[in-house]
Amino acid sequence: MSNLKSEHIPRATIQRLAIYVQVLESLRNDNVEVISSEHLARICDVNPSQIRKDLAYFGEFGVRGVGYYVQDLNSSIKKALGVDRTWNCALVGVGNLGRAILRHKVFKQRGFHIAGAFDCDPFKIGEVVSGLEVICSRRLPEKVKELNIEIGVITTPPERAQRAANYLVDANIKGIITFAPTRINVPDHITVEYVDFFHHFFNVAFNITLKDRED
Amino acid sequence: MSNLKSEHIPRATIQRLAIYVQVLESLRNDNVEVISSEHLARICDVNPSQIRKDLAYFGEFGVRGVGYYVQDLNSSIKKALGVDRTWNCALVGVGNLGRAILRHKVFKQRGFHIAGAFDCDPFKIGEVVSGLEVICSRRLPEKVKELNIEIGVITTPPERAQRAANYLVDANIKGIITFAPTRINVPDHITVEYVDFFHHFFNVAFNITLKDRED
DNA sequence: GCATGTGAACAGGTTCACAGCT
DNA sequence: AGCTGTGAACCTGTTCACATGC
Repeated sequence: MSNLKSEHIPRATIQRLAIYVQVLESLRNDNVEVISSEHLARICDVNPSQIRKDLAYFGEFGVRGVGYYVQDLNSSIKKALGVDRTWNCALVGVGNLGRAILRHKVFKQRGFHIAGAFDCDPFKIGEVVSGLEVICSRRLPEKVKELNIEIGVITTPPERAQRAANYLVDANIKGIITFAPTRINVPDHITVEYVDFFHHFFNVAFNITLKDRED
Repeated sequence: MSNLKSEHIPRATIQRLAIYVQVLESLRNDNVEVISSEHLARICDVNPSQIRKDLAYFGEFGVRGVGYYVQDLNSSIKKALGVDRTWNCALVGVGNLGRAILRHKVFKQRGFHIAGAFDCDPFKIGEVVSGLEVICSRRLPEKVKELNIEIGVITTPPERAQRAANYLVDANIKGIITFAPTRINVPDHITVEYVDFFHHFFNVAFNITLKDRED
């Protein structure tokens, strides 16, 4: 019952759609009602046909001769991506980064609700962070079921990432987002996303170096 | 005096090189001395020729019939990317995320040293976070010069990101990495990298949705 | 012999140009 | 008239296959 027009959607498209949503929501707050692909493209710094192509994967959302209704387009994209609802997440690893994510309201705003915080450090278990009690990672299976969690977020140090992943797999999680700088092994049916901000740092360093080397 | 073999290097290549460095460093810790492109490829989950092509942009680092010397390759890549030295960074916006980054030792380990923390909130100015005193953002120009800072890291809320960017531009920064979910405007000669972990969340949500819709 | 380095073939994503609607 | 939707052209990045060199 998929309403996709095409089979495979480029990951770059998903990334851009996330940006469009970001921009559309801020446009909506500014009470902009209609926008053309050309205008939206300028804001997002992409090619207008790129936007139209990206949207074409999912359907026809615009009005010819007019443009796109901001509100409509926004909810259509979110619906197409499956982010028109709340996703419950389990965060594993209550360190600095974990705490920052737990406190970051934007996650909830965008539909990703951290419903449980887990750690295997006995000193952390029981502590309350941002209204959530830290629970022993071993209890993931029971809690995932109870709290209706579908996504796992790994924020452990690299050496404990695989163990965290194992707990999540055992708990029957459907997808994992890991911030730990290591590759992890999980069964094929589980989607894994690696968040790696270092390549952004590398890229900036490289670009600066390139420019400096030009002399 | 560039030692690049080719003019433009795909951003995807840079991203993978960052992964290779990550993996090579962990291999080195495990005392692995030599590795073939095939083996490295399996770990990084890419195609072996991909690795060889990525490296070919910068030179010849391998030994035919043998493979790559882990230690050598690691330092060669870092040198090629310009991350074989320390980069001083200014962090603007001492909120939850900013604090997490300030405390995250990995940044320093990888050569990105946060040398100054800035905020415009008078309640935060003067506070000491992870050994750094929070300084008024207005003082960026003087501090950037004094501390020899080349990279700016924006961790403000979205509505203050542009202002932070302006301060950084005025301070003559060379590159910016922003974690705020908004587009910012800066002069062309300044490299900007947008860190956006939401698309990872979107992607996981989308993949799960796809799988669920298959029924 | 064996794994790298690389030109040639391929695949996939992006842009163009215009047909199709409103 | 104007902007979307889309097939075709283009271009960039990936994979293949083999020549090259240790």
